Amino acid sequence: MTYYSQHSKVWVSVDCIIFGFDEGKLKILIGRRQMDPGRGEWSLYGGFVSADEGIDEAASRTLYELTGLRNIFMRQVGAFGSVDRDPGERVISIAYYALINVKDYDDRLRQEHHLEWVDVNAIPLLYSDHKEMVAKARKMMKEKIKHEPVGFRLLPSLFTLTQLQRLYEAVNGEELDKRNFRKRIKDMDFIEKTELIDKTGSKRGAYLYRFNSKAYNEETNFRL
Amino acid sequence: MTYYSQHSKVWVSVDCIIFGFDEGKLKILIGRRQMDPGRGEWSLYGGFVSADEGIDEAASRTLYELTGLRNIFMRQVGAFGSVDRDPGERVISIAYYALINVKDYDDRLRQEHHLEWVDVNAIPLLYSDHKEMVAKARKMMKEKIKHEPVGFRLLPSLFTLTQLQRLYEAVNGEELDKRNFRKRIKDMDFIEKTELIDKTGSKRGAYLYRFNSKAYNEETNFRL
DNA sequence: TCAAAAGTGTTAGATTTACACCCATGA
DNA sequence: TCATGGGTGTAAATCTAACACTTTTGA
Repeated sequence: MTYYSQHSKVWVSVDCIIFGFDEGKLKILIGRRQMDPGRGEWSLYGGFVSADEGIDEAASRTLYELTGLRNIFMRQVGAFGSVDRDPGERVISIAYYALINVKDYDDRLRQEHHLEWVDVNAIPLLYSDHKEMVAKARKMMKEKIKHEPVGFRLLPSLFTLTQLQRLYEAVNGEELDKRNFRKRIKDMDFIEKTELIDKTGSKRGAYLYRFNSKAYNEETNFRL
Repeated sequence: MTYYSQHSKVWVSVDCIIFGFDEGKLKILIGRRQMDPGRGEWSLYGGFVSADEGIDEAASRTLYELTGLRNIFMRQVGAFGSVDRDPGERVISIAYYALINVKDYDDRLRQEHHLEWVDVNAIPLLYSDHKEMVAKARKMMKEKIKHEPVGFRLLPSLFTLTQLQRLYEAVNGEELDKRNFRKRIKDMDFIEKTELIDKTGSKRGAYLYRFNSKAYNEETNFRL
């Protein structure tokens, strides 16, 4: 009998809080559970961690199944492991949040998985402890965006400053002053103005900006 | 065959990063592993999560085994789950950091568990991915202390401002200006000056302060 | 008497916040 | 022509950071 075998094993799953930004609102992807227990309840999308994959890999795989996208920005939210959190069996779940650009996401895949984009301010009752997971993910994401430019991951590769501002407002839950916001952005050399103009949002048209990751890395490397 | 049983189970453990503050240095409790695999390597103290306990409970229990103390301040650092992180078997581990006052800790218990207080700036090679765990715990703790008064948990219930400053310096890894530090502390109504004087640190003696958790809760409730 | 730690305010600079008007365009 | 969103600068207030000397006392 080994040192390990005197202890019991448990199921471990991953659950994904997938953030998207659409119609000026921060949204997450949730769906009605297709299986028991909890069939029909609103739930995050998740999956079990298998024996031969790391937990980050399990989360990536799950996100890939769902979106067809690789290399999605993703961070661990934490492990959730109350004894009775899952109504069926003892399952410990590790939550991850991910940021995707809604437009990159094939809507057919969304439908196949029976998922909906739901405004984070109008989330229905969720299965198990998923509400807590979402709350913690939002908090972490809010903290993250304060210190690192992750917002662009929720936007198309070209975006207007107004879109960016709406995104920050949605994440922070408060309105920002336009002039102060644009001043702050101007100080970030990794947000580049292009000569392109978007006319979908206004008659006059607004300059499109892009995130320059090279400039970002250089800037941050200097800080080290 | 249930929905669960098509998936495989894994062992789940908890590992504790126990911070203490002594001799003006931030330290953690680590010991030589007493079992295989990895016997003799420096390691965090941990234990397996059993079937009938939540992960937070498992961490509390582990901390209690080790210290004889209940209600230790503790936060989850995150789940670590690379496939091959444990050289023996597949084990997913959830790391927790804890803050204790070294003086509350019975040194006999420390010795029984073969543990040592080691300066966080002089940590030897550690077993498995424990180094990463410690790094993340330090980062989180540093962030925490910036926003919440957790520092007093590493100190005796009465402490001098110099002790408190040394603690902040040890956590942040940089020296602080004495006058600016004391100004900041003065603004915190929940750090109360007593009339007691500590003469162990200097000839002149320094006022002892205490943390008033009631004042802290009131203050933070107002902010909500 | 002197070494060692305790205690105490002020000022310059940097950062943050508040605030209002003109521009370009398509309908 | 006018309604709509795009774009721009300044000043006050707040916060942060730098800085030096006096006090007390035990050895």
